[in-house]
Amino acid sequence: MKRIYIEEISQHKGEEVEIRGWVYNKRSSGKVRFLLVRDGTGLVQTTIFSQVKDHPLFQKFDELTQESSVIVQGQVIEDQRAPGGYEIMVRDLQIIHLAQNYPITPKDHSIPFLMNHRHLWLRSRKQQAILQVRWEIIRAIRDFFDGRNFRLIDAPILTPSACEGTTTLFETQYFDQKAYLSQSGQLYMEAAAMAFGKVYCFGPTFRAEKSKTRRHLIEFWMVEPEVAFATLEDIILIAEDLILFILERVLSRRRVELEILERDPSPLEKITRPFIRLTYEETVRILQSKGSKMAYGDDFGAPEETLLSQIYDQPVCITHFPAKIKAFYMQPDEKNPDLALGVDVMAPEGYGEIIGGGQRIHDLNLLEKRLAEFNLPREAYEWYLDLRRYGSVPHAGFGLGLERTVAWICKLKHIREAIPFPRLLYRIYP
RNA sequence: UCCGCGGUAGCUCAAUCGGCAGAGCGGGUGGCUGUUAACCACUAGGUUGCAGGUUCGAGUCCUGCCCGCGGAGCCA
Repeated sequence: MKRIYIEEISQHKGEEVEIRGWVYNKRSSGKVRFLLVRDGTGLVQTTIFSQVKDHPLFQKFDELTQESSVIVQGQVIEDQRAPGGYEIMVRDLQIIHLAQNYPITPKDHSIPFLMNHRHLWLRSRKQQAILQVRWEIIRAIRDFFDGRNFRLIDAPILTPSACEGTTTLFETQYFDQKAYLSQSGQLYMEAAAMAFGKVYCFGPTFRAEKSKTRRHLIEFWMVEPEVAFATLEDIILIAEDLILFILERVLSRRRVELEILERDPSPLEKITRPFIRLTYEETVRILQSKGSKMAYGDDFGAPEETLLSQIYDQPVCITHFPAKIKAFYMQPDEKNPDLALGVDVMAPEGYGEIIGGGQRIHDLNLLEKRLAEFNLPREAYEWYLDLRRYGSVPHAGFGLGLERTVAWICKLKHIREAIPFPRLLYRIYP
């Protein structure tokens, strides 16, 4: 008896096989019983058919409840009436464990209820489809950078100081001193880029912001490439290539999942190079002409991001921000030092910023000046300043938020479904 | 932190002007020879978020608190 996974069933037509999984649903009609079994790779209908009313298999079937674990043996049959086109005629059915009152029934549930049962919600079809797309995106990101000979350099999670000095950090005890959970690996990637030329890190980051919106997580994953001898323009081209690479992968390998999610792939298929390029000033003017009340010098809010994606069906790269609203390490524009050589990439369909990055300051004096202007403790940045003392070069990089990318590609209403166990304001369970 | 909305059976919800707390799903029992979130019949299931107040009478009105959802701000 060969044990198979449901995703391989079409290769075993006519064979006797064994599947191990969980009861998704069951139906009965007199002398026929239908047991729908999922095993994490798919869903299959298994069928018990008998003239004998008290057939032992019927008795076992009748005991079964939703999400009970079972081992089913039987012959694979092609049948148009079965969901998926194949079913298994049950020869033997072994109950491993009877589940009692599984809470997530095949009917409607509220978000709070599902979030409280996230550990079980992961068994649902749509959640599985989302997490399969997430996995595909992660693989695409790794393949993209590995294929271009970027070196993977892991950034630390525990950091000694408030790196960017902007966002609120999670503080923790580090023996007899304070430490903080990383909000970005960037500064460490700059050190790594000076060691290895082109590098990336990919890991979790933490922001203690009291943000309560559909696009914020407290703990989220970010991929952060950093390239030595690179300019803003170089890094924009890499960002473009990366997004197109991810889209191509998901569209070619995860069609089924997008279908389960009822995600129309055509807006993703339309995305081509080059992306829309706008300066911050141009963007503000366009938004104002469309009715936005934002002023020059404001950051883009949620309404602005929505408005932008109503105008363009391509990702939009916004550059040349006022230096005041950007981080201290941003390289100023030669032509206008009040502008920073940063870039935000906005995803279409209202998903907003998925990438933030830019060219970093490589001049020691200028960086020292900026640290002072931003009131940052210089001692904490001595190592960072060292990078400008020993063979400093122009360099650039960006961070791509994984969950925002997943949410966009899956067209999720809320980012919380883009990560297996989301950490949100007011929610850390389960 | 601010604004708005909500909390009633395991789940999703209903309950008219303040007047007997109800339905569907899920559970249980029985029926049905191909079901597709199957269907049909019967059945069990309640501290109406917590505390106080008004009232002959409160799920419903008032006050405070707790929890959550949507959005804003902050942020990426």
